[in-house]
Amino acid sequence: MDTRHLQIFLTLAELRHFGRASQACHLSPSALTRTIQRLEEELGQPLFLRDNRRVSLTPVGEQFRSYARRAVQEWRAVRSALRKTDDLTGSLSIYASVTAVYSLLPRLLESFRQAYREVQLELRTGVAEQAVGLVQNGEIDLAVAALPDRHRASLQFLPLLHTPLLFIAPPFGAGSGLPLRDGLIDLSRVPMVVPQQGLSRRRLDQWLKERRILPNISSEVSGNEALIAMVRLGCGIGIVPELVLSRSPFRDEVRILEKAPHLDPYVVGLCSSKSNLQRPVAQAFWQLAVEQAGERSGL
Amino acid sequence: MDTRHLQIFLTLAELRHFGRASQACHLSPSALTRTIQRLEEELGQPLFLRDNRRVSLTPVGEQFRSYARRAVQEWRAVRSALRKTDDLTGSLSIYASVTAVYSLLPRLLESFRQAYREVQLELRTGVAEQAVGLVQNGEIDLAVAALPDRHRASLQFLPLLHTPLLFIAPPFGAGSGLPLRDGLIDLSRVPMVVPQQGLSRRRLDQWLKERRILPNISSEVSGNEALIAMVRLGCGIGIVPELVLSRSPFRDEVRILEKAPHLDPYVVGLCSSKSNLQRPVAQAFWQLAVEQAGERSGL
DNA sequence: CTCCATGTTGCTTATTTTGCAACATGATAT
DNA sequence: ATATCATGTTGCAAAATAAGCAACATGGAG
Repeated sequence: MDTRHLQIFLTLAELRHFGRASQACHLSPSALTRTIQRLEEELGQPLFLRDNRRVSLTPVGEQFRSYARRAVQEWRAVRSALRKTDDLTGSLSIYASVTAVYSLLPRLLESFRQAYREVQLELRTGVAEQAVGLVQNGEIDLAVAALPDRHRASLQFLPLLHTPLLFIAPPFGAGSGLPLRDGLIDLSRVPMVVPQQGLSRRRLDQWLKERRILPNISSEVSGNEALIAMVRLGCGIGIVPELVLSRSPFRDEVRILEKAPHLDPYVVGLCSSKSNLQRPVAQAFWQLAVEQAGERSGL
Repeated sequence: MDTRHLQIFLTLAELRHFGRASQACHLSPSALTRTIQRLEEELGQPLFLRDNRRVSLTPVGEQFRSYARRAVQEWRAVRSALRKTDDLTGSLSIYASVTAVYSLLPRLLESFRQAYREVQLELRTGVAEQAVGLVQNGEIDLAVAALPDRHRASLQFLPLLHTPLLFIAPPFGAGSGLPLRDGLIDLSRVPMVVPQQGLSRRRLDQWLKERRILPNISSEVSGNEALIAMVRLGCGIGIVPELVLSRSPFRDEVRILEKAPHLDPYVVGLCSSKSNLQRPVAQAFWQLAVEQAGERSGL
């Protein structure tokens, strides 16, 4: 039994999804499938139930999981205890959007700090849109930000957190005095405050394009926080990730619209270049993120 | 980290000898060397000190050894706990010489029994000379007996125990009234009781041939026990493994000759065919024997 | 009923591990 | 001192193992 295989098993057990797990392990789906098959063959028992829609652990799988956790942990322990040239040393630069800094970065940084005390961490915040570029040109090692829908092959992405995109409106005129169309708010008539760019803008544009609707854009802003402020002032309705709204000081001064279009959720995740992920430090951070993602979804 | 590599490491740690360890693992010496090298590279530290005469563990190696023991043991535990088709089931037939039955088989059988309760053990005793033949034609799985000096490639041997070959003489005539030559007993003149065949006979023949001595053979017997009896009766001097003599009821009725030729020690060990060692049951027994061999030498 | 998401299988390619033979090294014997 | 032996290590080719790609199942959702 190889700890690498246990690691892979653990990732799949966390994510419960072959495709995503294989990405997280930097493997092709077929390689993952086969690794699991070998494990199952070794034990003569299935570890996962695949019902072609969801993946779940069998009872045997659960037991094996607790063994795997222990085994991997113990291996890491001796290794770091006995290793002379501790390669988990050096520095790691992380770029994060404001959203990320407040939502999932705290836990992530905390546990990384605890596990790898020697690593010099450097944290930069900024707007999500820059993240990919900075990773790509090697200015930073990892980015935690809203993920683009598509990306180059040289980059790796790991979705960590989904949060719905909410339509919000100013609080006044308590009745929902907004024009409707097909039971939903008519976006061609209601004035909107939209971000200049970013994931929520792309989501909106896509939705509008599919329905050939021309929006009534009253103003374009940069940054989710700014958008909330504008909506509060009455400039129009806007779109914001629930995660951001819930942390905003204005959260009680805007109204969440129920009869709004349903957009795909806002995805925050980890991004790095494949070349960077060769570095053990980056790998360690990545692995930690995978584990935390699993814990969260397991709740 | 792969448990197989840990297993190999443990074997070398027990035997402290690359050549023998590689045999015990059914590997070529180079493969063993490289496995250890990879381990050492992984930790960035040497695990063994090779001073071209003896092999020993470094302090780091000792620490790693305790980890390896635990890891292998835990892996075996989950595996046997979760495995549905417990392949360590079935039967194992063992052939043993009388010497073996009394010397190292008890401990070996006891721990095997304890570890693999499900396995049906079948034990046959007989003369050592038959052992190899029975293994070769597949009548039995394993033999514990005196080992031949050379053997076919299809067979595997694992030396477990060395015991010196002693020259013994009848007790009467308390003075060592035997003719000498070059300070040793002159075997061309003293009557001898020798086994018809077997390891001690081969050792004797070889010794005589090297020195071009024609022995004075008074009688040939079959079996070490018979030989002791004949010597006691005064038929001549004889050769017997210390191990056998020490358990003989006649041990105080014969005299051990000091001024005797020095023969290579009598070697008792495990023998099996390579094809048989594919079976997990046989492998388990073999591995157990390796471990016990290490413990003994470690004393 | 088609399309989509998702896991699996066939086959080729890449990586890792093994074995053989030659080599290095240091001790023992002559 | 020199030959010889025992023993571990290295170069290189072969074998085994794992990975990736593309095509294929399978079961929902639109």
